[in-house]
Amino acid sequence: MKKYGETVRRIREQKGYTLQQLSSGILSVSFLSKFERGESDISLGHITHLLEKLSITFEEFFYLHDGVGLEQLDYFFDKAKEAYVNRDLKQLRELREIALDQWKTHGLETFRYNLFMLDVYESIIDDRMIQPQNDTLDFLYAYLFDVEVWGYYELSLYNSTMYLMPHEMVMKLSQIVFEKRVRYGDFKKFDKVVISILMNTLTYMLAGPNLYREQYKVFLGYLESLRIPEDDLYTRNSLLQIKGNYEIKMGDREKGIEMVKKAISIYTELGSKELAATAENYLHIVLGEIK
Amino acid sequence: MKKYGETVRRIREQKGYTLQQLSSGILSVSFLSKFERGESDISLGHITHLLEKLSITFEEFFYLHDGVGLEQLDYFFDKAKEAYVNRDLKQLRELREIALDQWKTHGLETFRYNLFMLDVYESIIDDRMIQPQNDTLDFLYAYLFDVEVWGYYELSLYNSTMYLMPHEMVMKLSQIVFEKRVRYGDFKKFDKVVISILMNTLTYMLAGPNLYREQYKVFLGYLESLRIPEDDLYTRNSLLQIKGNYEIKMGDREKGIEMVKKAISIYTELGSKELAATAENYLHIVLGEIK
DNA sequence: GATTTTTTTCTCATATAGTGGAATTCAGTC
DNA sequence: GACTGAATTCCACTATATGAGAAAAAAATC
Repeated sequence: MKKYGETVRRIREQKGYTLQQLSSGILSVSFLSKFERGESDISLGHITHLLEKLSITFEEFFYLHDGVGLEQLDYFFDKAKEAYVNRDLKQLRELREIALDQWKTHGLETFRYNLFMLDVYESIIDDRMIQPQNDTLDFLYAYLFDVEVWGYYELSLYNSTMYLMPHEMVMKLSQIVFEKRVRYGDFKKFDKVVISILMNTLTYMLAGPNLYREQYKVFLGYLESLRIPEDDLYTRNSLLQIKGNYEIKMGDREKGIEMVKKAISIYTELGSKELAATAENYLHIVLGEIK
Repeated sequence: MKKYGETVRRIREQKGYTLQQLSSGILSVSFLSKFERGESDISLGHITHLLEKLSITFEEFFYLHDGVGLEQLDYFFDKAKEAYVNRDLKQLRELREIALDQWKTHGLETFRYNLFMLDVYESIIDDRMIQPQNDTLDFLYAYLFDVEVWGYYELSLYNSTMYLMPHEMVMKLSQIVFEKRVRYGDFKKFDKVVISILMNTLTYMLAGPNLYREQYKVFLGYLESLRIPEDDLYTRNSLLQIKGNYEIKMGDREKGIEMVKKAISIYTELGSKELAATAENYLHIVLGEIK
């Protein structure tokens, strides 16, 4: 593995700074030189100050270091989702290998959940509707119910496994997510996942029996209380679509169809063909079901 | 300033790990304890492994640490833009104090550019169309032309100062940005800024004399070659708007108006009133100019 | 191309990051 | 409230991160 110091050197040289300039006020020239040559590690406090001075974020730093653009976590979830969307069993199994390996070496439950998520995807693709070992699911429930603070990991994990859980469980957990959401004030990434979870919850509930009507309204209220940014047109349009489908289910067929068609037409007009097709497809399912 | 170790402890406890579990395979229990109590700093290599094991990104870690959601850099640019949009001179000057301070203590050009950006904003708000000290602008040009690798900082800096530069300069620099863009393969944040820069370039060129017609087509081509994601409806709609305004300028009035109106109606239908109003407003300007 | 000046590396000293194991505290059990 | 086992902290020790200044290398000046 390449040393972090070498990356710092590259950046420093690109910015045209001398060792003296960069180190001043933070640490000694001699040590910075040593670190850059890969002959020493560096303390967290010091590297923080260096990057600050270089006007570079940690995220960018790691990217420049090893070319992995997304941070480890996003990377894992994105890869998994990508493999799932592409029905790429081979890649899924590769990821599974990695996760299994991590679980074995570290022995922490976290990695077990990753494993579980991959199993879920795999079983869906394979169309053998195996509820993968039920005890794993139970572990997952236990974990999510116990978690005091829903970090980005837990949110992502839940977001990608909720489709495997029964309705009541999803409603309870989504409820918890919404309530604990407050803590992540101005961290946009968090808001995005939370919104995504609520949207998925609504979609999921649409697919279920009608008795969730009340719950549906509650979650819709939650979502609208979150004030979706003006420029997040995608979420706004998805919401329009969901609301339309809901109206259809509730009996107001014409109004619902109109709303969904409107959402589809927006996708079409902006050239997002895939999304338009998916929405169209879903509309047919809903219409077929209700007939 | 609170110590990083304390934050690690919080996270570890929330996840229900013992010192033994977390430290195993990375470092000794006793040292982890010492670090968590704030009695020692930790090396970059070790904290990286710890966070990995905790399934937490650096970004999230710093957020949990000091509650600043965005990384330092985004935070600065966001705050500045926010102050600018809100015409908040007071906040701008506070930021200016900070930037000035950083410049004085570190003496690096970087901070001078931050300062410059704030000056630009301030002068626009004040409506005294002072080109703030011309030599600063020259410094900025020199810097941007020399930069070998356009990092996130340079991209953001350029994106927020280009409106103060003459047309030819903007075209040259945007050209450079596009050409050097390749290096940031799968780093979404980068793609976003690059797209934003190209969009702003187009908008800027619209406002200029007609002789940039050829250049306009070139940049439009660039933008379309970037394959804007299907779900980035906002960019797609903005592009529709720009294209419409371009048609108007080029003489095809009806077609242009239709396109812009379409874009506006999408904003309206999705409840993005502010954006609709801005687009409407801009349309009037373009129509007024051409008459 | 010799001299001066700036920048980087090297050597060695010191502070502090990090270890192993004993001592202590903590949580549960009787 | 003593006993047991696990989790954490303390303490003596080692390894390594970091500093001061000299030496070497590179760049700039004449």
